[in-house]
Amino acid sequence: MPQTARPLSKKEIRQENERVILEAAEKVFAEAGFGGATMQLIADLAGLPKANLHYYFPTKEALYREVVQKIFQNWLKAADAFDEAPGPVEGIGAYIDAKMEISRQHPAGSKVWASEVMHRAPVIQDYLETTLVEWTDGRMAVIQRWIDEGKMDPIDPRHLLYMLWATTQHYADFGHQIETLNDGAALSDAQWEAAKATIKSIILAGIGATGRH
Amino acid sequence: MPQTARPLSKKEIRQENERVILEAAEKVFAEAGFGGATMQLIADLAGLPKANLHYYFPTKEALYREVVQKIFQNWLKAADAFDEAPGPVEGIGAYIDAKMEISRQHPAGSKVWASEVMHRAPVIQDYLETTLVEWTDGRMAVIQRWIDEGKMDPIDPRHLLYMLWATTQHYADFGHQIETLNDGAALSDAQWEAAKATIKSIILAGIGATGRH
DNA sequence: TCACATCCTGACCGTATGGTCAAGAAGAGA
DNA sequence: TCTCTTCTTGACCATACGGTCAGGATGTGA
Repeated sequence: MPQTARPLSKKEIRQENERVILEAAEKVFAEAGFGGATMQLIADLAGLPKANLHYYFPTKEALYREVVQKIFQNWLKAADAFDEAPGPVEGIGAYIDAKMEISRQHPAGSKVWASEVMHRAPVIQDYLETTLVEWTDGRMAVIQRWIDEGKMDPIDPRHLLYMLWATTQHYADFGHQIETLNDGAALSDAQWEAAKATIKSIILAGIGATGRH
Repeated sequence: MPQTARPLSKKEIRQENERVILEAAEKVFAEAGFGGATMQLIADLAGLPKANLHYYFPTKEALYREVVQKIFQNWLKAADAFDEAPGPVEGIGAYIDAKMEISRQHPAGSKVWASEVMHRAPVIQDYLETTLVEWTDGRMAVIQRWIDEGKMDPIDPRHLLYMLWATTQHYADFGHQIETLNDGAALSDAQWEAAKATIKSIILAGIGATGRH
């Protein structure tokens, strides 16, 4: 048997435990909601005694806050796709791909985010009012530029963005419903590709940004 | 002062109280989630003592179940729009209007539904597997017929439906985010109209069902 | 009017939960 | 080796929650 593991340094222990706890917490918060989640459940999933959780995160709220903030960072990162794109076909296409990939690989995070917003964002309202507003204004300006340059139809950029968010996140947040309608099975690689392709096709054609017709 | 209220009959009392409780419960479940909602909160909002709630609904689960089932009925009803429509412009257009109207007037219901599905539908899984599957198959057939008749492009009907659900329900479920991005104000009549118009415009053009270009 | 069924509700109970603590184990640094 | 800091954890506590119940109030039907 290997047993090659040298004893972890204090710093490593802290890093590793915080990582494990945050990972477990994200799952439990996603599955049970903030109110339904219990520290005991998170502790069990993380493989640590409950008291140890309170050593690293003083309260349930503090742990939750940490989880939500991390998800928000991730959410914003998907926007890089938008920025250096020459036009909507590349920019919006890449954005859809990126957000669908997040929905597929981090559905728990998406659910926690959705839950937080649905409950009037008690924890990250300040982020919404600052970072998210700036981010949104920036992307709306990009879309408006594309419109002015004649690269797409004059669509209200705000509602276009909402549509992109809604559609892509739906595959994570309502993943259970989608699986049920797929005979109880998770979407296959091909089905994910079909979803991405259909979404891109409808939206890009819908804003007059491609020569599909 | 009026004081015209004759004493309510037993039957009326029951009807009225059940209505008031269900209404309060929907709000509280939407705002706090199942786990975060308390019978005391619901009782306070309904203006009744907590013990009275347990007289009409034996357990918290039973009350929640009732709330969710009612919402599901409402959700399905919006589909009438689809059925007698001659083509996608009328059918999908009317469906978008109907679902946006629900999002505007019953956002709490939409949130409860979203929450239920996000948590793997512990209460209405059987409905998903029967009624929802049938409903979805039926609408997919309608869309396929429109495609076969050349009234729209050959789009995967399944993902088109998901897109419709996602986009319209987003305005309820993420209403708080949308308000925050609207300087903290609820959408005006004009803004709701703009939202509906933009969504219909993108989707109908996106499936090749209108001569907008 | 009277007997009955339904409705109402304050007080109460068992449990589960978030959080605390004290005492010990274990790495760090000299 | 010795001391200090960090980490670990079983036992414990106060509170809040879902749910119960007994006894009274109120409409109902004969």
